[in-house]
Amino acid sequence: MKQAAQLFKALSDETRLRILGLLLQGELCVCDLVAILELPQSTVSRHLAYLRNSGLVSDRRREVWMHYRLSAGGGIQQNLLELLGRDLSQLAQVQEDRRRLRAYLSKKKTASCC
Amino acid sequence: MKQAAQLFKALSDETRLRILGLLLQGELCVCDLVAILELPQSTVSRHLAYLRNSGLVSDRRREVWMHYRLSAGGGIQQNLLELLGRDLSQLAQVQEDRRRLRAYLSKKKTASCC
DNA sequence: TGATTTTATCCGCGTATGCGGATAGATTGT
DNA sequence: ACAATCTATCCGCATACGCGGATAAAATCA
Repeated sequence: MKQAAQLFKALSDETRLRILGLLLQGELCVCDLVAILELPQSTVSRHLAYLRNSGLVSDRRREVWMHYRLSAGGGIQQNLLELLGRDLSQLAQVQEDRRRLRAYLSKKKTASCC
Repeated sequence: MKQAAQLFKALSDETRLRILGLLLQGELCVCDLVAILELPQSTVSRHLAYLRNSGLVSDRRREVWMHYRLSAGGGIQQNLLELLGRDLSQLAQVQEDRRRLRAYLSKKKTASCC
């Protein structure tokens, strides 16, 4: 019960929904997210920690870079992620973020980042 | 976007999830919920106001009693209610609340309440 | 009108959360 | 060891909520 409420709370912030909208497209590292969202690094990192603590995402280190991805769960969590996959795409902000993601990824071939 | 985040925030509280778990069984009035949840009337009323403002429930007056029910919406909201209908039933607290609801309704034939 | 019942709002208090600059921690390369 | 880079955490401040008793508002009935 408390678990379910906590999951919803993790989804109750616009920045975290934007992050999930991007992670639904695939794994990303913190510096990717900072570049695409154009938010301070401390803000992005804090929200990622919140999502990690709620169990929605997991991280793994590749050298200096921390990569975050959606973590498969069971029950409500899985159903919520499927719901987000269906409904988030229709939000203007998510569409814009994903445009920026594509532009960022195509430039990244020559970048120094992860 | 802000709308979606607000919807999730409305679902991020245990008491509100319990209320929705009961309203999924059908319309109820405030005094019903107070009796079943065994919470102070001000607490129940406040959470109902929160759910009403978020658009998840609607109310109608029948004489002195305010009756609350789930309000059909579109898009994310509808999908969320369907998700709750599927997943909430498995939570122990919701099962317990519904037992109390059934017991309460059978006694209510002789009650003075709505 | 006055009393009763039901519901909504007000109140002060405590906790949780968000923000973003500053700082600390971790890792890699020289 | 030192410097550079990436990330996490700390900090003070502001806002949003939750709580539940007390009080106000709305409706009904005598």
